[in-house]
Order: sequence, then C-alpha cells, then structure tokens
Amino acid sequence: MNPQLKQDRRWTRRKEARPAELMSAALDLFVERGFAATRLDEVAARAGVSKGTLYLYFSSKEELFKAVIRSGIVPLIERGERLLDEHRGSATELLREIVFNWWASVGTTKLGGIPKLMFSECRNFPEIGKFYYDEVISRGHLLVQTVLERGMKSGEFRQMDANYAMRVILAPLVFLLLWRHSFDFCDTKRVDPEKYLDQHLDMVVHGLGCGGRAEKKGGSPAKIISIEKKGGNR
Amino acid sequence: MNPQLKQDRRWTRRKEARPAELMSAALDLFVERGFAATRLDEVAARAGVSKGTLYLYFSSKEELFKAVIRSGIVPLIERGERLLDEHRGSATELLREIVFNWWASVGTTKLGGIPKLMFSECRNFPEIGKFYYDEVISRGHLLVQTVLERGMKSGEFRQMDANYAMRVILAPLVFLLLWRHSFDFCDTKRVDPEKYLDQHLDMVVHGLGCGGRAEKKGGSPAKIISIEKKGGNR
DNA sequence: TATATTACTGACCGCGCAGTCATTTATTCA
DNA sequence: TGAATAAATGACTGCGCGGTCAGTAATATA
Repeated sequence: MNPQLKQDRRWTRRKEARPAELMSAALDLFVERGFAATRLDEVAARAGVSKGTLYLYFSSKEELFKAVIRSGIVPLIERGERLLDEHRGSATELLREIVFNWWASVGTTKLGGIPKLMFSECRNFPEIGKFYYDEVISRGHLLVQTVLERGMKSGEFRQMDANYAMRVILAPLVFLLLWRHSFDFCDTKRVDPEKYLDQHLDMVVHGLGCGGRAEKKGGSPAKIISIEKKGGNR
Repeated sequence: MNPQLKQDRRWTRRKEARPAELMSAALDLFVERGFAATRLDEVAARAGVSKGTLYLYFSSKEELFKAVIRSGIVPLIERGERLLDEHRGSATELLREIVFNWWASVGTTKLGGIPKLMFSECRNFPEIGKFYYDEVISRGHLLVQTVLERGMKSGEFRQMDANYAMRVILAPLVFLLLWRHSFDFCDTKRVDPEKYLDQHLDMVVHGLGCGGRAEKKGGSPAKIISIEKKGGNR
C-alpha cells in the first residue's frame, strides 16, 4: 500500500494509519479463510508491514479480531437506528428502506463477510460473541421489532407476536449474506440478491398484511407485483 | 465406551464398531468446536481408542470429516424424497409435514450441527462443500421447489418464481439451526423452535396463498389462526 | 500350548505459526 | 549535524498438533 511517496526509504512512519490498514487487511483475510486459518504474517504483509509491527498495535490475534468486528460493524447499526427515528410514513415503506439500505451498505461491501465470520467463530470466542450479540444483533432485532409493532398499531399489519415475526423476517436476509459467503460459489443457479430480496419482501408484505391485500408503494428498486387471482386453475 | 465386558484386558478388538464410534465422536467435537479447533487426540479419546487407531480407519483429518458428513446426512435427504413421492393431499399439508419431519429428525438431534459446520468450513474445503451441495443442498432445494410447483399448478398457491420462493421459505428453517448452534447461547429471549416454525409457516401460507385466504388444515402441532380483518384501525 | 496374524498403542517427529525482542531505520528536536 | 526517541523490522523460539511407526497385546489357527 502506498509504496514510497518519498523515494527509496525502506519504510516510513505511519503511526496513525497502521491500525486501520491492519484491520482492513485482517477483515479481508478473516472473511476469506476464517479466523483460525488466517496467518498473522499474511495480515501484516497485506497491510504492507511486518508481523512485529502488527504486535505494536494489537496485543494478540484475538484482540485484532475484536477490533475488526468493533470498528466494522457498530457504525452500521447506529445508522439503522437513526433511520427509524427520522422516518415518517408507512411501516411497509420503512421496512423496505431498512432492508435495501442494509443490503447496499453491508451486503454489497466486504462488511458482508462479518456475519458469516461471527456465526462461525462465536462459539470459540464467547466473549466476542456476546459483544456482537449485544452491540449488533439485539439492537438490530429491536429495530425491526419496533417497525413491526408500529405497523401493527397502525393497522397496517395484522396482530402477531412481534418478536417471532421479526426473527422470521430477518432470517432470510441474514441467510442471504451467509449463503453468499459460503455455498454461493458452488450454486449452479446463482442467486440474484435483488430478486431474492424482492421475493422475500413480497411474501412478507402478503404475510403481514391485513386481509391479504398488499398496499403498493413506489420508491425502492423492488416492484410488488402481486399476481393474486390470475392463472389459478381450480 | 463399553469398558471391558471381558474383565481386565487393556483393550479389545472391535474392528467393525470403530469407524462408527470414531465418526460419532468426531461429529460431537466438530459441532462443538469446529473443524480446526478439534484435536484428533480428543476424538480418539472420546471414542475410547488411541490416535493411532484413528489412523487405521481414516487416512487424515479431512477424510474423517468427509466420512462424518457423508454418513450423517445423506440418509436424511433420501427420506424427504420418499415423502414427496408418497404424499397424496394438499401442497400446504406436504410442506408442513416436510418441515416438522425435518425438524424432528435433524433439528432436535446432533445432526443439527452439521449445517453450521458446513457453512463454516465449506470455503476451506471446497471439495467437501461441493459434495454437500450436490448431495444435500441441491436435492433439498429440488424437493421444496417441487412442492411449490405442485401447489402453483393446483391453484393452491399463487404464481411466482418457484426457485426464489423456495429459497426464501427454506432460509428461516436453516437459519434456525444455524442460530441454535451459534448465538442461541447468548440470546436473552430463548427461541422456542416450535413457535418459530409455526410463525414462519403461518406467514408462508399467507404469503403463498391465492387471494390472501389461507386454507385451514389440521394435522401438525401448528395452528393457523389468521386474524385477518380484525383490530384494523385505519 | 505354540505360532501366526492383526488390531491397537503411545512415544516420537517435524512443521507451521503465534508471539518476542535485539537491532535497524526513520523522524524529531536541540 | 548529531543526539534522542520512536516506529518498524525479521530472525528466532516454543509449542501444539497432525501424522508415523516400531512394538505390544489380543485373537485366530494349528
């Protein structure tokens, strides 16, 4: 990275930039190979430093892992929370917005690898798992659950257990991420994320709606085309 | 395991039983700690033999892994396929049956750990990943997709892309397993699997149904109580 | 009971990697 | 310019674990 702006020095001091560069390199490799299979020599090499330097900024492999998770993911959840606060409009709309926002900022970036990483490693590093649960998962859960409750109160959605509904709705979203970072490579029919999300939201809106009639809303790249009562032969 | 039926011999010959015992021990530990973190000494110890014996039956750690996956999971998918062939009745019913059957034979047994294991490791062992994809995932996909197509043809379900619908429906099921083998331990509100599955199937039936009216069917522990048109204030 | 066979053992080896530290090189300051 | 400081290096170490194999103890055979 950044090979000698100043001619031929073997290295330069960059105390400020190192941690971020190391974490970025670490995220790449953790996501690519998993925690155990990632060598610190490689992380250092990718960040353009030696392993010794890595230990100047992180006291162990596990600390590096923690730092990667912390810095990568926490800002995102905060953004979602802001969205909830500021939104005026239907719950359905808000749900769509959160989903497509999340996909844009997590799904399509390398941050998308973190959930897979966390699912794989949280049992081996319970402390980090707990941290992730508290700072990300439970807050994400609350976020979506609140949207559902809002929609139920307004009559937009039918009455149901908001906690379980939230879980069932969130599952396919997270699952999409996990899939893309695991089996996607051998999936013969590649999944088109947009189409998948559309299909999901379509079913959710049908499944949540009162009286089974989904309200149509523009805005997101998704189109809700419900083909109710049509080719039904019987 | 089986400590001296015959008095005080240091060990007995049990050529036939060893592989199964070793695989069982390996599954336990792989599921508990992941592939990388599992020590072959421990696997052997849990199976009541020495590490040398393990290598009499499996030529490497990776071969052991393969064997565990193969023997554990393939029989299950075959059972599902039989169910599809033999079933007479509505697609909704069949779907419920498959789901609750699957939960009973996979979700509640230690086999339930395999998906988590595979998601975690399939990138590190592409060969095994491919095997699992071909022998389990793609067959499971086809299974569910066929049910959906059947329901669409009969007019029970509305028209939609069966492949994507299948994925969206399957996701929360697999996700439930992954969850229980990862973050469940730090989930403050423990998830009740039955309730979760009910909620999911409820939403699926609403989301699939033509004209938004779900047909009620007895049979499974789940009750479809659609509270359509009720507390809607607005 | 003696001999042959083979399932099983456990001490051992070597490699690969997390983590260390004495040394070198860049930067700062007088 | 050179002395002081701090950033970065890379050779080194210890050890944990996958994998080996010469030896041992249980069974089969005669």
